[in-house]
Order: sequence, then structure tokens, then C-alpha cells
Amino acid sequence: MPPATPPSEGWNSKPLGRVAAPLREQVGALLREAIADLRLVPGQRLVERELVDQLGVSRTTVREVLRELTAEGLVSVVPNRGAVVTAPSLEDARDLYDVRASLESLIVERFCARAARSQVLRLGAAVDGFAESVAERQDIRSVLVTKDRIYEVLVEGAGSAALRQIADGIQARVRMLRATSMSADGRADASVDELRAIAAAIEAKDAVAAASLYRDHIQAASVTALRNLKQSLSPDPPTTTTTPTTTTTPTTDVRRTR
Amino acid sequence: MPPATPPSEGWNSKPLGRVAAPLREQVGALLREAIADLRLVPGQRLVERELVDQLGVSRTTVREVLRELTAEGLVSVVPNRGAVVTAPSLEDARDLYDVRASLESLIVERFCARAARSQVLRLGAAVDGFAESVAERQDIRSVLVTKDRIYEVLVEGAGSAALRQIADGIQARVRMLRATSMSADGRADASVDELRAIAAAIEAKDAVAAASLYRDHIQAASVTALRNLKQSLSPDPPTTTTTPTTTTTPTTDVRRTR
DNA sequence: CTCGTATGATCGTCTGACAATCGGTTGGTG
DNA sequence: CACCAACCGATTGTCAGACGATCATACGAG
Repeated sequence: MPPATPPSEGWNSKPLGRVAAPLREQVGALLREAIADLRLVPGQRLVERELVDQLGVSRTTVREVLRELTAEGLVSVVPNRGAVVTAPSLEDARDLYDVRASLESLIVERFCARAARSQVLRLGAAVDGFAESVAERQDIRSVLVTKDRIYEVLVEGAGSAALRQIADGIQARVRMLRATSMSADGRADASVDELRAIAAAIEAKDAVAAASLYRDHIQAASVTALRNLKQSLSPDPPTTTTTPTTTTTPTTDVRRTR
Repeated sequence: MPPATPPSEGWNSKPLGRVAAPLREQVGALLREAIADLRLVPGQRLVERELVDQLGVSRTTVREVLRELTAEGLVSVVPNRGAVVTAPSLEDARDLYDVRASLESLIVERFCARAARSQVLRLGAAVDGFAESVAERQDIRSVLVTKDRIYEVLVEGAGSAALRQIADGIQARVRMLRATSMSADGRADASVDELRAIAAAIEAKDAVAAASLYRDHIQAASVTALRNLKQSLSPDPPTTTTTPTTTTTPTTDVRRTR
């Protein structure tokens, strides 16, 4: 696996205005986001001191956030060595997808059982939005955003705080893998068809079918994601890590004005 | 729901020798355990200062542990008000059990597929041990310990770090509910039969049947647990909270000798 | 060339401090 | 006597600085 020490700067860019919310939540959100879309690559070390400098918060805060992320499985800590962005092994990735399949198909069931009419409509709209962004061949990131929207609507309609919290955790961990999966040839188009079928099943109030289809959907995503992941793990020479350029840090300061 | 402020002391008793491990892990383990077996009751406030005094560690450490527990869903924080032991609503509990059913039946499948012969044997032994402790009408706590042993063997045999981490999280959250479920009349005996059947299915390498049986098993546990929980939530007069006696703090000092 | 040690980078933990905020208490007022 | 407002205490959120422990690595001795 890649120790990946080089890209330790340049991932931080968003100004992020001073909100009146617990500072550590902002920091947490920032890091989660950065990990999700690979501005912080798996295996990269997260040195407390550097984070302190780059984020403009105290070590106390950084460390607390790091604990949260650790519990969420987004970062792993080597005792006395510090935190690194979790680099899921092939097996881990497989398990993650399996868990996600179980969990989210459960969410789909709940959605069928509890979602209001308006939410079903919103689901349809979300699927359309996804189909559109795929059809337009937009860049991967924005495609993923529309995909997230679908997930969002589903979780919303399932109407369960506990379920949401757990599913969000898994989702966060899978997100970094998704980027590779969705960019595979034809996968996005296939996704659209599958999601259309799922939406139809939900529309027809067929919870069992919907859940089953959803499971298959994730299974399919899993296959291509794992294929890509395997590919990007074995050959070391063709560097798969992104942004090795050591740009100067923008020094985004999250601290609110006092 | 019970604000439950009274029992803020007297839950800490274990001497817990000075191990050479990250302090916060010891503290974390201690608190998790205390929450699991209701020495810290749901709804109870966890005031930083008090924890500092009772555990003999600095606020830094306490706060970091609190963040971990929060991410694990064992405690909830009200901004500016502090942490309280999470008191799952009825819906939360139901969801938790559903998730657990999905997740652990997945673990059972994995166990069937990957467990070594020796692990299957260990599973049988664990089930026997559970049956025995139930037959002997031992107190609930030790019954739960043998039950945990079964879970432990299953997770072990499934051989997946990622799966384990996620399942452990759910398990921890359900643990506090389990105590009420297992103490219900006849539930323990029924459990034994169900687990025997599951073990048999696993022995026969019938992954599908085993997973399905396990799902049913948890479903059954869920039903009685929820029934009891509902009962203990609605009637406020018969105080269900444990140890309202404000005993003097034993002041267990976790700090290692320096 | 190998091995033990010096050195540096980081983490783990502690202490003390201070502002911000929430909840309840107190005291004034109609 | 009821009600509202200002006040005060308890607690959290965040920061700064310090120091020992530990691991990795570079370096010099043998």
C-alpha cells in the first residue's frame, strides 16, 4: 500500500464563513468532505501540528475531531504515530459494500412503508436529476452529487434518526471508493436503469422487490468498484495518487471572529 | 423520558490495574462497560468535571473519550449542555434491532463461508456454555456474558475487521437493551433452542438457513425487548432507574503509576 | 558493514485560563 | 400574588503552553 506522504498540502481551499456553530463540527465536516472526495488520499498522514496550522484551530479541537473521525472509521491511528486516512483493503471494501447493501436495502423497505407521497415524488425527481447529469456526461463529482441526492431522499423518507446515523457512517466510508466505481465505463448508465427500476418498484409499493433491486444495484456497483480498486492497488509504478504537486497552503482559517 | 440526574455517583467500582496502554482507551472501555450494564443509566448526564474527579484523568482525556462515545452513538451531546447517556426511543430501539439483524445475519453467512473447523467447534462450545448458564438460572449478567461469547466466536470466525468494527458499534448500543430482553420469562430458554438450531445449520454448511434463523432469533429478541422497554417507559411512578443511592465515590484512579 | 546511540518528530496527557451559553434564582413591579 | 427581567452559577468550548514517552532515522564507533 502507498505510504503516500507527498501530498500533504494543497487540499484545503474552501473559505468557509464563520458560522455560529461548534467549531469542531466545522472542522469535522471539512475533513470528512476532504476525505470523501480524495483531497486527502487514503494512507496520507494527518499530523496534528499541520492540521492546527492549516485550519487555524487549536490542537485540542483537532484532536477531538480526530477522535470522532477515528470512531467513524475514516481515519486510523497507529499508537504514538498518529492518524492516517483509512486505506480500506480489498476485503474491507467488499465488506463495506455488503454492509451498505444490507443497510440501505433496509432503508428502502422503510421508505416503502413510511414515505409520504411527496417523498416518493421527490425520489422520482432525484432519479431524473441523476439520469440527466449522467446523460450530459458531466464530471464525476457533480454526478456523484446528484447520486447523493437520491440517497438523501431515501434516508429522509425512511424517517429514522438511528438508521440515518448508522447509514451515514457507512456511506462516508464508501464515498471515497465510489468515485472510482462511478467513473467506470457504462457503470453510470447502468445505474440509471437500475435506479429507475427501483423507483418504479417503490412507486408500486413493492417493498420486497425494491429492496432486492437495490441490493443488486449496490452489488453491481461493488463489483466495478472493487475491480478498479484492485487495479489501482497492485501496480505501483503508474502513480494512482492524485495531486502530488506540493502547492503552497491557502491557510483557510475556520476560526470565527470573536 | 427520565431526566435522571440523581444517580450521578456510585457506579464506579472496578480497581482496574495500571496497564501500559493509551489512557483514553482504558477510560473509554470503562465508560462503555458502565453504560452497557446500566451503571450509567440512559438519560444520565455526564459532566466533564465529575468524570475528571472520579476517573482521575484530565479533562482533555475525558473530552476525547466523550467524542468517541458520541460518534459511537452511546452518548448524545446537547450543545453547550454537555453529554448524556443516549436514551434510545422506542423507534430507535426497533431500528437498532433491525440493523443488528441485517448485520449479524451477514456475519453468520460469512462465518459459514470462512470459518475454520475449529471455530465451528468453538461455536458449539459457546452455545453449550450459554445453555448451561441459562439452565442453572444464573444471574442475568453472567448469562449475558456467555451470550456475548457466542457473538464473539461468530465475529471472530467471520474474519473481517471492517465487519467487526461496525457490528461492535451496533452491539454496544443494543447491549443496554438486551439486559431487559433476556430477563423476560422464557426468553432465555427460547434463545437456547434457537441458537442450537443456528449452530446446527452452520454445522451443515447451510449459510442461507443459518442466516435466516439468526435473523428470526434477533427478531424474537427484539419483540420481547421492545415490549419490556415500552413498559418501562410509560409508567413513571415505579422508578425503573437503578441505584438511586448517592454513595460516596470510590475514586477509582485509572492513571498509571509514573 | 553492523550495531548501539544520539536526535528529532509526534503523540499522549496534564494544567490552567477565559469567554460564551444555558438554566435557574432572585428581586423588582403592576 | 403573578409575571417579567436582570443576575449568577454551573458547564461547556476553545486556546496556549508544557513535558515526558515513544518511534524512526541518521550517525558515528567498532
